[in-house]
Amino acid sequence: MTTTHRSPALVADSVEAAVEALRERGLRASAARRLVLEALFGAEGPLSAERLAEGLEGRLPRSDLASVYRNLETLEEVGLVRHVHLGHGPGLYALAAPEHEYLVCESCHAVRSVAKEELDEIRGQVLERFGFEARFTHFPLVGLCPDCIEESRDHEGGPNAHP
Amino acid sequence: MTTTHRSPALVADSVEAAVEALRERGLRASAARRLVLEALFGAEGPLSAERLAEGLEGRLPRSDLASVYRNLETLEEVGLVRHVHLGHGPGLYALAAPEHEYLVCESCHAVRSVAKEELDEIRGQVLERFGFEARFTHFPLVGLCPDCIEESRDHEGGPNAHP
DNA sequence: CTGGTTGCAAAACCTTTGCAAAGTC
DNA sequence: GACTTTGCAAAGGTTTTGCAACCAG
Repeated sequence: MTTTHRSPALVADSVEAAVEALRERGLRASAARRLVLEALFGAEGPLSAERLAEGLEGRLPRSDLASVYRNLETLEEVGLVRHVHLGHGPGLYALAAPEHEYLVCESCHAVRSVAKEELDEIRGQVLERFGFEARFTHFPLVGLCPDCIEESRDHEGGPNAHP
Repeated sequence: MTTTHRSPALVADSVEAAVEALRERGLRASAARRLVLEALFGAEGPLSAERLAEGLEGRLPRSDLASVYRNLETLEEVGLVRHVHLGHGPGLYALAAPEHEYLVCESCHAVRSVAKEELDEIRGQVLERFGFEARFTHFPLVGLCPDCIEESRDHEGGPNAHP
């Protein structure tokens, strides 16, 4: 698949609600699928397929990696799940709602997750200037975080900076 | 490699100037290396390692893919080359100077390349609000392009939109 | 029972690495 | 001649696919 079908984020506030959404589309609630949903509902941040397959280090039963990928794909088509690329590593998956957007530091790889609204003002600027509606859900906004900006400022000045 | 060394963009206005920069660092100007540089100097947009290895569909002699990757890495360390990830495909490589930043449409995958300065105002907003110094050189600004915004507007309204 | 789903194996895709042979300075 | 770089082969990490067995509705 080149582009996963873009479905509007589907709000489900529990595994059972999500399962219901699946059933409405003729999809089934297998054990493996429930496990993925349970993990995502309990997660703090986005998770890799591998961690999901390993049952979050044993806290949940493990399942087959290929099935996890297939389930994530299905859940994404339905609109329950999103994946994000926070760098060069594997893609990371999370519930589609609530919608998070991400800022990632190119230098130290710190990830800051923010609510969609926090970026609305910037989205407005981008729309005005380029006609583009920016989304930082699938690919994050990448740059230098405050700490790394400071660090690079210190280095570039050399030992005699701030005279 | 997790992170390629961040070197300041090195300005070279010709293959020979680039070769000179290489020699200054004790690096050699092999045929394969020159080919990569020639291709990049002649290119309109960023190119994949694979296209480079194939000599741009035969317009240049072809070389080994592994060597192309090694050369791109070297050139990137020196600061002559940058790579950008414009989606799910392979990374794409271009000369580091002039500095381009990219806007990519998540829906139709259209790529708009803009000069760094065009994004300075937005960079300023992001810095003010989040303390982040945004860079759209390595990962682009992703969103919906004007055409796709319009298209999604048409669809969401249904057949009786615009009454 | 019917068709969606799983598990396993294998492949695909992009990128990196080991190593002897070849090339550059 | 010393040291870098190449070409080939093989492996590594992530994701996809084929297919028979399995399970949910």
